Amino acid sequence: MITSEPLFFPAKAGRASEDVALQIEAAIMAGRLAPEERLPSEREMQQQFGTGRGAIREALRALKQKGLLDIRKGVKGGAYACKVGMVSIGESLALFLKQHDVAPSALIEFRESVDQTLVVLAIARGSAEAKQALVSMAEEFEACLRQDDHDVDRIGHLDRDLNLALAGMAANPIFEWIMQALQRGFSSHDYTLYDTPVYRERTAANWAETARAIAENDPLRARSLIGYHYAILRSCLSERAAASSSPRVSPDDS
Amino acid sequence: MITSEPLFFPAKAGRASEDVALQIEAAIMAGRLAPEERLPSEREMQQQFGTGRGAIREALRALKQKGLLDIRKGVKGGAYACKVGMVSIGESLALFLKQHDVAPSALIEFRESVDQTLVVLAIARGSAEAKQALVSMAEEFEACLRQDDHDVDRIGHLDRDLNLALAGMAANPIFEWIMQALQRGFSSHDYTLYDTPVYRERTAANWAETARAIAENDPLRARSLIGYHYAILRSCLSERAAASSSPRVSPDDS
DNA sequence: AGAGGGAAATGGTCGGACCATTTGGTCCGC
DNA sequence: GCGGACCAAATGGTCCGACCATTTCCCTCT
Repeated sequence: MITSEPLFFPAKAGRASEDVALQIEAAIMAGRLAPEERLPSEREMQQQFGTGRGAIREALRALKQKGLLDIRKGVKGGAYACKVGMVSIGESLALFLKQHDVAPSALIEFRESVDQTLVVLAIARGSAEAKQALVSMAEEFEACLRQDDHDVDRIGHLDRDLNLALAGMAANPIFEWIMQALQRGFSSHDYTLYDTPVYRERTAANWAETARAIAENDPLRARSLIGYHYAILRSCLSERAAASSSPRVSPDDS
Repeated sequence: MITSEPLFFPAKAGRASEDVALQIEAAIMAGRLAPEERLPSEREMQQQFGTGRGAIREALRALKQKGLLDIRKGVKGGAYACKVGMVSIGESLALFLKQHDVAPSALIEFRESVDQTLVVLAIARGSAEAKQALVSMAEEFEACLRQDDHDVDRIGHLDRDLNLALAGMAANPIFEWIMQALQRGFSSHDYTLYDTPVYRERTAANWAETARAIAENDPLRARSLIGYHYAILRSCLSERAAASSSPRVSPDDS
């Protein structure tokens, strides 16, 4: 049997490209197309679907944007089915946050709520090695924040890794995903806050202590420290808001 | 001045369509294209970008999938910029959940965490009218669950509205969004659970009491009731899991 | 004045052609 | 015999021109 099933029906319903996209998506979701499996070439599908090549290409473009396909050029190229990663959701969230310009306080509120849960889950389910690794990362973060050389990129990266490591310890993909998504929507606002010396100092110490509390399986203390972390963040934020509403020294008056 | 700025540059960089998509997206995100504002027609953009119409169409298709555009036919049709709604994120999440078949317990865990925060925020920030409306909805839900006529659609709809109303009272768009997204990824698993009589009865009573606790500004009691809600859900779930692992009566053996 | 129809604008589709990239093999020279 | 350079095929990426379907608006006819 060369082809047990036609796999695709020659379908047209006004919006041919949408119909094609739906059929391919259905095939992927139903498992008829395994991840990393290659779809027929555009010119083959053009005949299978009984439609023009443009419609096929538009369908593929939509599915690629959706994160369901990976498209490569050249011979051995083509459309490959793939599992949708957390990146696509993160992008959607980032767009949403930017367009609706959600107040930073709303993000902080949500993140605090998540972190409060995350920390107890991490204590309950994280391995001893993971907890120790978290402590190491937090100490590295602390060292990085304390040195005068403000490597903003590295700080942001470490902060991100720290949060993701914590989320990973919870052993719940939803939390991991939401953290990934929030990092993408958050970074644009946030990392300039590390410029404030007092915030930098306190945050460094707080992260390290939080990690230690987790390693020592002290959930209440860890939660308390998380609360303090966000208290710092909030005060720093309101300070900045006050500063920008009555600016004595403009940052750039050319 | 007919066109103060060209708005789009004739750009080609190997992947012309991606370049086009990036430029349009940038224009939207920068506010150069207000929501509900109409983009030039495909044939006009074809000239502005100095590219073929196919590339334009593929770019538009991708942006539409991303939720940034709304495309209509006919004269006065064309591509209209629009704010990305919570639906697109919800779709991404639903895909993710389906493909990675996340355990229902993970979803329950996350939702419980969110609800615990939601309930105190709703008490703190919800208006008296909103709280009363929540009580009314919960009582309607209760009545609906108690009558023998199992209108599954209506039950699902009421459950969804109840959760969304609660999320809306928190006055934090992030919570509202996450609830919307979860509803989409959740419904497929969940609503069959209302078939179990004992779960239906307890849930009805619990929701009503939770709403009353919120209306009476009793956060601790409300949290406690939320916890009970998920305790019920968990026991019901484990019961079903046990039943399906040793099925005495198969649901459909044709 | 009202209703109907047709013109125009626009997205949706098709077919063919050509270009760019990647792969793999093949051929030539050493 | 081996290695590197070159070429052919497969495939996505793009362009062009044409036509169809849908929607809106206006014009004409009654």
